[in-house]
Amino acid sequence: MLNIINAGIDARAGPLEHKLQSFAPLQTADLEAVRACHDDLRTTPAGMDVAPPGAGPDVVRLVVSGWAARARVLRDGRRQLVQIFLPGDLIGLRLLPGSSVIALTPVRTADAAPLATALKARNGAHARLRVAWERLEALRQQQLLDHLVRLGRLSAYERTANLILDLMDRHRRAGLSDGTRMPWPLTQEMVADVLGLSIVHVNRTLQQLRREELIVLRAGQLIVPDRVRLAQAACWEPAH
Amino acid sequence: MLNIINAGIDARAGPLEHKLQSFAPLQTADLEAVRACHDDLRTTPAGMDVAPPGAGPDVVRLVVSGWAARARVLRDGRRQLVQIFLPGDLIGLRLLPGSSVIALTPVRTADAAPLATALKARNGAHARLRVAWERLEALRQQQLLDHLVRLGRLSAYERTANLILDLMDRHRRAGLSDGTRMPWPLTQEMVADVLGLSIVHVNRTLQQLRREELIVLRAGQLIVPDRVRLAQAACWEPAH
DNA sequence: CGTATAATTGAGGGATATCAAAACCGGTGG
DNA sequence: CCACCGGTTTTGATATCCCTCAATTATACG
Repeated sequence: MLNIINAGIDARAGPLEHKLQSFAPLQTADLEAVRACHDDLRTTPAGMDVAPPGAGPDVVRLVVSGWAARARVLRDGRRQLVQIFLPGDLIGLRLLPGSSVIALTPVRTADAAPLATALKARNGAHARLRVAWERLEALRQQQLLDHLVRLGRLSAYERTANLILDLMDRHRRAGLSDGTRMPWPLTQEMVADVLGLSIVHVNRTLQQLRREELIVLRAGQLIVPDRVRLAQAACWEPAH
Repeated sequence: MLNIINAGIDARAGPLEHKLQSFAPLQTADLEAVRACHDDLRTTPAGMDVAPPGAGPDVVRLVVSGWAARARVLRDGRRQLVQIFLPGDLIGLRLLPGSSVIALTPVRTADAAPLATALKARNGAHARLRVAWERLEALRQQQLLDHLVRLGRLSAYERTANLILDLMDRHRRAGLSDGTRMPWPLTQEMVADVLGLSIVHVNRTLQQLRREELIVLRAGQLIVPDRVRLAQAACWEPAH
């Protein structure tokens, strides 16, 4: 409530705002609804669970900064990260059973309720917002299917390159990258758990990508010097 | 329009109806909306694309009988079936780019528009229907994540057993099985494309499951003699 | 400086893919 | 009834990818 004004403090557009705008131009009322999502701001330290202590089933949280992931852990300890959340992504905490959302880095999240209520508005308000939202949801579904193909049909080498391009594109759409560089806070263990590989093999695969200069990894930043070549290695399908 | 009455001809409850009822008891108005989905009934022969010729982006079709799957095909011919549709499932044909929905067997589908409009009703009508629908959607999401874990972290043996249990449970929830037997129309090539394995390896894995009498495969029917043992082999997490 | 975490390297084995051929099976036509 | 046919299943042999185990080095952090 208090911070429609405060929200303006941040010079650059928020990543969620940027993503939505890339699908459909928003109106001022829409923008206000998005920017109002700064309530109940909380920081989750790396490795911890993002769900608030007494989280209801229908909570939706907006990632303001940092990375998180939805994790499924098997009884014998095997772990699969099924989805990565970047700044500007929304985390629906409803479908809990069996999976949890953990912070990969320190993560700041906010209550996304204002956005949710705007989307549920009965009157015709927020039409543009709703369109952009729909497209964004469709894209999210696509990304899940992309991940399925990655795990099912790509080699370790292709998988790794593919994931990098995926994350890069998402950063760009959120206005957080120009498409050639982005932050890279993931340990090789995290990458392994995303890609369904062993740590050791991830290490060797990343080395190969660096040796071939498809990626440069330095100081927590990842650089893609030649997107075309990386896309080839990644078995990347442009389209969506 | 014409067939609220005709719908009653079918003695048993439709599979979609059965699934919804398993989540929340429906009211007569809800049931009518579900049963009204018998318009534009069309049959797709095995191997063909399920999307109607000039399909708009927002078409939703209900599977009345037969199996279908959403497929992604890479340029080099590798194929991944990312989602299997059984009778009672709804196929959203909107997020087309890159993926198509193909019939694994001859498939009869109907236009699900009546259901869609009922769910969009402004007034308070169809409250129960909406609840059941939400739960069903949550389950569908879960199944996608299950599939991700299957591909990412399970061995070929576990994957296969796991898929069988998944399909069995879905049949049961749709009122199409008692949980011990179900139709099995899949060729080993299809199984391979679902599980991200080679045909040859699927063959050997199925042989092993049969040798150990975890499954019996005969005359297009699959029987699970001992669910508990199969669940163990499948690394199955009960919960959801 | 010392400790913990992460990255790297090497050796060896197991799981799964690939290639090629043979057996099986339901349908079709002579 | 038989021969044939395409598609499916099965089998064997071999190659490769990726995993596991174990140890070493680098990096971050107090």
